Amino acid sequence: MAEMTTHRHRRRAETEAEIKAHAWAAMRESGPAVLSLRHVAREMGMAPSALYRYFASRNDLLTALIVDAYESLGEQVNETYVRAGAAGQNAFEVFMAVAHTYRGWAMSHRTEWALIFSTSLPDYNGTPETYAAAGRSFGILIQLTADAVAGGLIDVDRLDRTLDDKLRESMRVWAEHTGQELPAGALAGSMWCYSVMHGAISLDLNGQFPPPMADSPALFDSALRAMLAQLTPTD
Amino acid sequence: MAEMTTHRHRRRAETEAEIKAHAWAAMRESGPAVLSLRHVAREMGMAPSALYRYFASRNDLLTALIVDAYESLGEQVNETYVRAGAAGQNAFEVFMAVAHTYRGWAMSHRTEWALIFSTSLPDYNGTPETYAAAGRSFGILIQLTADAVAGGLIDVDRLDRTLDDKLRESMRVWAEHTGQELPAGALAGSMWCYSVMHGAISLDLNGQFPPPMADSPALFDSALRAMLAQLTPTD
DNA sequence: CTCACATAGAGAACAGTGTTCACTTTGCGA
DNA sequence: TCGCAAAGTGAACACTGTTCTCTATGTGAG
Repeated sequence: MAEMTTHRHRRRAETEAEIKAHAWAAMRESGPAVLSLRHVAREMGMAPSALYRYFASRNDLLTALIVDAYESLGEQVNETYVRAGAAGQNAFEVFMAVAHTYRGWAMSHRTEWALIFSTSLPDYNGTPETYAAAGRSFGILIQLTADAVAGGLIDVDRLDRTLDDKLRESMRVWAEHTGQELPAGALAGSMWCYSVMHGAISLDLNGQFPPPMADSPALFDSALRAMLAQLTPTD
Repeated sequence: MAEMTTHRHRRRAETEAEIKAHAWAAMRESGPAVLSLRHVAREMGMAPSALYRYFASRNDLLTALIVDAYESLGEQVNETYVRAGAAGQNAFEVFMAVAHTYRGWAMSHRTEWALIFSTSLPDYNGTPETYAAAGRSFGILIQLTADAVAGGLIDVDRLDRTLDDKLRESMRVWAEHTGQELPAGALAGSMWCYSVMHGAISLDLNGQFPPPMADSPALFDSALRAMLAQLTPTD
């Protein structure tokens, strides 16, 4: 009974989608954070108050947009994960493919990226929905780490020895929580890679790389490979 | 004649500082991006329009705040650079000290960090002043790279060979621009480290590390050391 | 087929915002 | 001491998100 698709229900879903589409369009040309309900309403030829039949507040609309963005990102990333895995590549190569997809998405969806990662939108607070969406995207990283461990690509013992006791303990706590076979050293390594990936993209998007290296997938690639090399056994 | 410090001039500087102080206070408790001129004015017991004698617009006030934030960051970072250098540590250890200062500043100045790095504040566009301020902070990284090269800490040739031709060329272009002795490989390595540093801080601040590893200087430290290890000659 | 009712929408209103403009007060320099 | 620029005021304008009352209208039950 959740999917009683009467005419009205379909119409409602359509308008909802149309609102979000107009919201994205507005943000794309004026930057996120200046999303104006009245503007969207004007654009759609309806009264501002009518929007409140679809989203309880501006924050709720933003939340829906953020969740959609996460979903779009997660979908693309997951797709490459599956495809690269099916092609029989090892976990590190799959990770590189996923990372490049991640970066490509960020570059071609700057508004979405900003909406997801720019701390502190005006007056906006994260909600459980967005946290859940974020977690799903994080899950792939965990999965990749487990794959790499299973494939013997990570020198687990050596990495483990580089951690100090308190850090190793934090890792162990989280590893239990994932339910995967994740030694502390491997988990730390995956965090290192995550940091490189996110940092390189973030700096690039914010224009904080010197001009000649801006928008350079090669720099991104080299940074990630450098970090991966640090995880391999045959040092 | 620029520093004719008449009574009026001093008063003016004071009010200007007071405005900024109130602005910071407001942002600290309501998040950045919701900075309201009227609120600041109310807090100071003056008419909203009076603020316009000090800052031509909300954007101008934001710019001043950002520049101040950069200056605060740059000052702290530079201080550790000087102190650690004077203590006779090698370039890598100095870098680690600088990185920890950087991270510490970010943690204790979340509002400032958000103001500097969160892309797309509502309606705010970067200005030459902020770019100049950013460049000054970037300069230390370049200096550290040069120090490391001079100290023979970086396996310049090996790193150089890992770069593909186009990337090496971009690096060379920028290296010339710095006026320092910076081989392409070393410059790439410094970008890798910059990415790790920024990424780890950014993820941590945005709460995108799993809870047990949140706010962990040790994880930050291990990630950076892993990347540094990738630069050393005695592989 | 009709009738009741939830749904979709309109439009006015409220409190808040950044910004401008004409006006007054006030302090400094000649 | 006088004149003028700087500092501050208060009203106004065009916005914003949100709420409220009100009116159509499509839908499901009898």
